[in-house]
Amino acid sequence: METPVWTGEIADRRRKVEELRRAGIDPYGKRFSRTHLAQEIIDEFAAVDDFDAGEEREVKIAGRVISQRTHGKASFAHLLDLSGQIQVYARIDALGDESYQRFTSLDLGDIIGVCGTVFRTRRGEITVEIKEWEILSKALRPLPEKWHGLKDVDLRYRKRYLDLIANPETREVFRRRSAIISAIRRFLDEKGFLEVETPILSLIAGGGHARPFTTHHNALDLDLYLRIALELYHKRLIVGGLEKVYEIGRCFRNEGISTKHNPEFTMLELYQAYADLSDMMDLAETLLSTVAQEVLGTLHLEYQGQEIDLTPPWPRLSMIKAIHEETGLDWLAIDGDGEAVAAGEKLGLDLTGKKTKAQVLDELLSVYIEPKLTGPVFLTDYPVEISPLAKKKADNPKLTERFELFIYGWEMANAFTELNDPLDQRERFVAQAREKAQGNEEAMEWDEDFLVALEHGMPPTGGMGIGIDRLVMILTGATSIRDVLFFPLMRPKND
RNA sequence: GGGCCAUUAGCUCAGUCGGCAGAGCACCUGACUUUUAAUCAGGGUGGCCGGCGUUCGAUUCGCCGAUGGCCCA
Repeated sequence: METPVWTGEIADRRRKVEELRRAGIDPYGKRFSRTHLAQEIIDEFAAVDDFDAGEEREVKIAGRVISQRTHGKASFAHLLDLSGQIQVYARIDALGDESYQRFTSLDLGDIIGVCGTVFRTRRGEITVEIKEWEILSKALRPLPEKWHGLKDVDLRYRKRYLDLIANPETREVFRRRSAIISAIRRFLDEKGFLEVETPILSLIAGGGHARPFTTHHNALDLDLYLRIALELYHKRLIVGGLEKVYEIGRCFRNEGISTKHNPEFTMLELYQAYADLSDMMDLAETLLSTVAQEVLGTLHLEYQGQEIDLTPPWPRLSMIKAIHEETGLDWLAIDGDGEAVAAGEKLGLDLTGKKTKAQVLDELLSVYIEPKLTGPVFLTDYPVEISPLAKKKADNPKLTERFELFIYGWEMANAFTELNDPLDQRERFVAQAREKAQGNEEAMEWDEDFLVALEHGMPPTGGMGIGIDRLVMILTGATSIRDVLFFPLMRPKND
């Protein structure tokens, strides 16, 4: 790479950098002690009427210059900091010629530190009148337009820093994402869950149905996968006696990109010993309603014009019943892959490349059932063939003690009474291996080490996974997962 | 993977039925000591996502490609 050719405005700004240096000023200054954030000043002085009284009006603030209005011998600008923006006011008779001239030759995007006194302008805006100021960082490139902001979605994702400077809504989305995650942590910590970290690099990409990313460890000359789920390591920890664990961690799935899928995404998984599916339902209800209440202050959301009421309890819906109602099929009476495919084709499903009962069911659910689950609703009675890690129902071994929670037709959580019978688990892996042999690339990987762990005895356990990105989407109104990830994966641009 | 749409100045966008490329903001010069998308006077700093083709001439038409968006699978 080489230094770009500086033209136009960038050349102008570079000239200013040199001018500052010639004047003995470092355009990329040093630490600056602030007394306030912008919003703190506005809050603190909102009620003040008489700005003549008292000396405690002196403040120090720092931020990026995002607008500027010069009026000859007096000037206004707005500074943007973490908390928001505040106006500053400069007068030539207060600053002196040199400092004032330098102030008026600032460019939008420059970062300055200001020491001044708070007052209120004629139009009523809380403003800091500058006594002294210094440049902290000179911007060479112009900011996006101040009125329309940065709209180009491609640019917003690729240059998120500009999106964050220009668009307050973007800042709010990510602030809220952070609030959601810390509310979840607080909730689980208070309930005695231990936050754990488990390997991202693993020999076996287990615990979910997805194609993994592969990588390689040089020193061990070992092919490794990036994890697609957290489950199998967490259950080993339950075997080890940790009893209540959770992790909020990045998972990776080597699949297509859409408004709901990014190759790396964040999952919450939690496991609780001596608990079962009904405990997980309670936990899902209290966790999500607590988070919504803390972050949004309400349990009544609106997403894409649709009302969503998170007030517990949430309804339960048997998948088998729902399939029967929507299609007339008695899924439990269907025996074997051939019958399943025939039934699916009779319904007009597109089963290209799909050969097994599990794949047909998957398709059936996504076409007939899931879009109708505006929710929140717990979909239950998952057949054993698509639930290789869940315990069978005592009264019907074709079904498992499992639910998926749907909100706005999206799968938001997946939970089950964990399968702790090592012999049954071994048979499930055999069935998965058979799926894989039939060409289902998403069938689950055999994990002998996990089986050995189960053979040491795992207590009855309830477990749950929640997709954090989709939760954030619902709670922020975002329509694309890319809007809730700082740096979504983008194709490189070759220009 | 398929269809449709978009891509023009740093940003937000006009525009050319094929004939020297535009506005606002930003930036530069000047005026203005409480402005609020400040105002006023002056300055265009980019050649229209890339390649190939048609044409006297392509930013505009055609084909191929790139990136993004929406819809479908």
